[in-house]
Amino acid sequence: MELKEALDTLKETGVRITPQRHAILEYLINSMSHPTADDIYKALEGKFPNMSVATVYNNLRVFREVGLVKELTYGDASSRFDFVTTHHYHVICEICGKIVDFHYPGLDEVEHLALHVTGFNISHHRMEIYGTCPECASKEAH
Amino acid sequence: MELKEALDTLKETGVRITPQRHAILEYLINSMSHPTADDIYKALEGKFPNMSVATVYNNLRVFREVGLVKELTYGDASSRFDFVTTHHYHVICEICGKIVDFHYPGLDEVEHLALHVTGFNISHHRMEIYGTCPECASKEAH
DNA sequence: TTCTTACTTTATAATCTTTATAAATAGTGT
DNA sequence: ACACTATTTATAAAGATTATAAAGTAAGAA
Repeated sequence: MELKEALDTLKETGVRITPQRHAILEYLINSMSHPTADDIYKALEGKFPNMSVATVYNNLRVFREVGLVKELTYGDASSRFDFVTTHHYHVICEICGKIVDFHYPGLDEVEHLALHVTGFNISHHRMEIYGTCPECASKEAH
Repeated sequence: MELKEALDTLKETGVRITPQRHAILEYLINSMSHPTADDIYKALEGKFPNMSVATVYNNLRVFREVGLVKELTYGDASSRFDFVTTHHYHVICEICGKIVDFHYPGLDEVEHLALHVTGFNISHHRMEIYGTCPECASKEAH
């Protein structure tokens, strides 16, 4: 279960597990949308009538620093937050061909815009990032 | 010259050309950075001592609506604005193979993060978006 | 050129998101 | 259960963007 793993990650990193953190994580994991800080705040109002907005922001920052959560900035006013799952891209070395996994969230926006602009029924996208890996870069430095 | 074309675009769209708009466009075209609204405001302070910040925001919105300018939202507080040039991606129909140009700005962030995470010296990236074009979609609907 | 009208600018205030602060509270290891 | 320290809360502050209304001005018509 994702929540348990997330809590383990917190424990390993020495981050205290408070009821608020538990609830925010749980909400993020179960929510298929990409909630804003305020969405989360409102959603947990019932369970935590006294919780401060600052708590939501603070903890989202903590989760982001630990790598559990991604912050997405679309064009609109407020950031959206996403529990990190396993979707990833590839970074490819142009010299030796090494491929490194690259986790990155939410190019959903690209697909949405593509639909909007082209009228295509978008099914997916692919992206590769090209460059030189550290090893090849240091060899080339000679 | 890009500025002249941009002004033509404004004229065609029925947007009045004011000295402020002229200056903001000129600044955006010449600036290789991705300035914030405040950057622009400060940069034009000398020429327009009485210009309001609202004017900058208003006109950036106008330019965006007309398609001359892209608004980029990185993680930080304020949006950055970019004069639209010709870089673009492709949207590909999986049935008939049609390729449609798809203009989209600033996946610079992806490259920055890839550098940060993998240590690769990033040179570029490619992205394609796949789906069904409207024509093929309507044929399939039978 | 001058006039006219509607769009723009300006100045200001308001709104909204996010962060900072300090006192009260509560996890966690001992 | 205790003590130490991180966390929460409440509040204020900061910063970006938008709304408003009055004054000004671009652009076409006369």
